[in-house]
Amino acid sequence: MLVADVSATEARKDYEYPPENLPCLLLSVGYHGEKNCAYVRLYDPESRKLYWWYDNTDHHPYCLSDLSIDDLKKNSKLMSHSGLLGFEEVEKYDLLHDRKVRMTKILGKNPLAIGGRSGSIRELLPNAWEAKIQYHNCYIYDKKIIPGMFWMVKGGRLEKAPLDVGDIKELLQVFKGESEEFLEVLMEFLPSFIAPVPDIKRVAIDIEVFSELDRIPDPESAENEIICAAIVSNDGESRVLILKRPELSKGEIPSGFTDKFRVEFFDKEVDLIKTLFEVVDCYPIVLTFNGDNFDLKYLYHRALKLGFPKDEIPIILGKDAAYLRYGVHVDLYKFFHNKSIQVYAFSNKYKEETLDAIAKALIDIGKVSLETEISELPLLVLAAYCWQDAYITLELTRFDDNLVLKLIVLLMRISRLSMEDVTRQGVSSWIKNLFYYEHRLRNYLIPRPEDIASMKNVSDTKAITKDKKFKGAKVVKPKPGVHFNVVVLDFASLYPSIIKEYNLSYETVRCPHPECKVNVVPETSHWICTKRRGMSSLLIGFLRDIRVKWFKPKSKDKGLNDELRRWYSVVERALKVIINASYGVFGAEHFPFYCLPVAESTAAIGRHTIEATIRKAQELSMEILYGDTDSVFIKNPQEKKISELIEWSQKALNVDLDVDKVYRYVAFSERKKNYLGVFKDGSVDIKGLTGRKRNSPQFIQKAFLQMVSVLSRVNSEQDFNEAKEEIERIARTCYVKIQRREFTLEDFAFRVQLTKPIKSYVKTTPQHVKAARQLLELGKEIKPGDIISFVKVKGKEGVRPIELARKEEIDTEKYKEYLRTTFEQVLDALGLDFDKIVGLTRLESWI
DNA sequence: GCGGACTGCTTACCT
DNA sequence: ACAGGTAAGCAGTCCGCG
Repeated sequence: MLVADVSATEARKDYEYPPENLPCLLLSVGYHGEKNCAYVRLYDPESRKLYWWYDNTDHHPYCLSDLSIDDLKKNSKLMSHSGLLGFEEVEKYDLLHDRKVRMTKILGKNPLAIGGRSGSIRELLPNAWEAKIQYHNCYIYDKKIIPGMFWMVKGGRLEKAPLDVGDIKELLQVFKGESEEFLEVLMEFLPSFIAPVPDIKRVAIDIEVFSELDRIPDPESAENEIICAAIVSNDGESRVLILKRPELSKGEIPSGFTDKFRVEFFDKEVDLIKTLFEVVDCYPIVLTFNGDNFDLKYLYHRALKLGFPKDEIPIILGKDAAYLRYGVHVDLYKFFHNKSIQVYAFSNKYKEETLDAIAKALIDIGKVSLETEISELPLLVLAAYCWQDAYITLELTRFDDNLVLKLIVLLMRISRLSMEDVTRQGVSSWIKNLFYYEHRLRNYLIPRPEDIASMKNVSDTKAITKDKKFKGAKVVKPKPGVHFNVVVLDFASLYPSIIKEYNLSYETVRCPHPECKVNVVPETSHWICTKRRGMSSLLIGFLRDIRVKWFKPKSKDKGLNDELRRWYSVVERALKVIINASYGVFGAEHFPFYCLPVAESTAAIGRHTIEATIRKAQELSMEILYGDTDSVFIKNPQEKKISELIEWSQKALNVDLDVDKVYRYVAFSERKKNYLGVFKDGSVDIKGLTGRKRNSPQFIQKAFLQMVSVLSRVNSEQDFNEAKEEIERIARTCYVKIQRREFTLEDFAFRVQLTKPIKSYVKTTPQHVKAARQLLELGKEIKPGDIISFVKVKGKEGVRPIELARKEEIDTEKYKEYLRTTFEQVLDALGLDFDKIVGLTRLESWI
């Protein structure tokens, strides 16, 4: 095992040892450098205290070799390695070759002896397996620890706390046809989905640093004073620490903030920091927003600079993260930045990963808006600003009955990762860790990526898009026009169910058995094993089934009480996050189980499934309007035929087809992934339309929404005539207002994200980069992730950041064109012509 | 030397 | 550090044009 981040998890202090037989939530596992052993952080929900337990089972870091002990003893470099502890012969099962293997476990005196520095043991071996696993994770696997679950110390040893899973007759009934293996996995996971998540004691902190010229202070050099710090906890603390700066007025606490927090003034920055450290050093969880890269990093370096001895700084800096010596630091920026969380857990509700945008979208509270520089604010105004940030940060974990906290803990249980890791790593790491754990549990050898590659680095299909590795999903051309009464059917978790039903896994696709070669995936040369159940087929299949067949229906079951339903829905969402990524990871090179044939086969079977379903629907004389990957849109179908199709797909294709939604009507242009649907209740579904893209100018979005609101009131074909006139009016008005420049500069702004450092745009210079370069010249800092607001102007450069723009230079023609494309996406469907609409205007305006 | 046709780059979206 | 498919706008290049 490698412990690249050894310093990160190294603890310097002894903390209280847990009492015997006290069930505690296991928050994290780490490696203690001084004691040279694994440790565990345990949280007791009753006393709200954190305990530390240190490994006393004589567990050591190791890696595996395919050489015998005798052969290894001939390796003089290895034998003279000062970190070598010893050898142990073990038997493992090699799934790739479907056979037992004898291997030697090489034990090291500490994690770094195995790997992580030059000359480590793993580098002295011709071949090493399981040598790149971080030690604290290795410990989790070997001790069968499930982080986020209840554990206790019994007779000095760490043990699973007993948990009553209750009556599971109904559950077992649902899964009665499943294999023995499946049921074993079910019983292994079930406690994770049942054990409650306590309201863990936690504190959110935020600091403000003096800065000139709206520059973000550099946390490495930490040159400026920390002028304010806020502390907001879920156990009653609400404080703001303020550095006295006589040159500034105190001001007054802004209305709305009185009594929200206690103010403490400090003469010296050192004392302010000390006070903050005392708080940080006694909470089981400390929350920040961007604390890894700013707050905690700044605090650490600033404290050093001010002469704090290292052991009085409760922060431990890792490569890309800041850890705490006592509790767990959760950086919510990292968590919400995670694409899977954003898309699947929060259905894209927030589109920018700033504290302000996330909080506004999820809890309808924003940051305090400022007109002055932070450093010039009256002290009590600064206090309110700072407090609000900490308050929002805490609230982000509290809203909806601790939804985010519960999600985090459930994801810990599923991925078997510590809280620090699960909140910082992406979904591929979660799946990787789960797979490693499950391999170890079954004594399977964890394959090296090159072992998989050497056997399965083939692909048979050609992607439609350049630079893609294989062919993906099928998208059916839409039938343009307005269609009433449209039923959308979709396959429930199509790819995961394919992975399950077709036994797809890295070891089962192109397996070593000659007799399986007849079991071929359509459109490919890949065959699938008929002798063994694949690991990913089993695990992903289980997670998919338990979500679709149990937690999803339960989360909607009106017979259950609110609290229980809410719990089922959190579990369902946590599962969704993992399941939705489960196919993609096999096509991602950096995933350690990367296996193109798995991803390619999944997509191929997916195409086969939707194509067969469409053919069948047409046989049943149903009219297919559109389809994308796993969905089919059917025009005005007979109910009977719908059920017939659903039954057929179950029987013939082994997939669950369900009615997903029913539209009063849908408007399609000729564009794929681009439509507007109105539900029976008048709510609207907008997919892919420019008017809804976050980079479109505000005034375009507003005009577009006006049009949508008109369309949402259309009930029948007759209503359209009236609606069309209203829409024409909206388009025309907007067109004229562009011409007359009757919008604000902000309204005219395109807001485009810079996805990489500005220097890396070498092939072309897109408009937002041009605008960003103009800002750069002004001395503004620009970094990846920033959203650049610019307007299109007449002249050579064509763009101007709004900070520099004047309304007169706006290129109205460009905006008219943009308005046209935005409206055309819908007008096309309605049979209207944009030019005619605005052309009329010109005539009229001349008359 | 200019403009239209084309390709490629980039972003934002859908499933 | 999950995948591929699609739309759109613009940057840059090629080619023809007496």
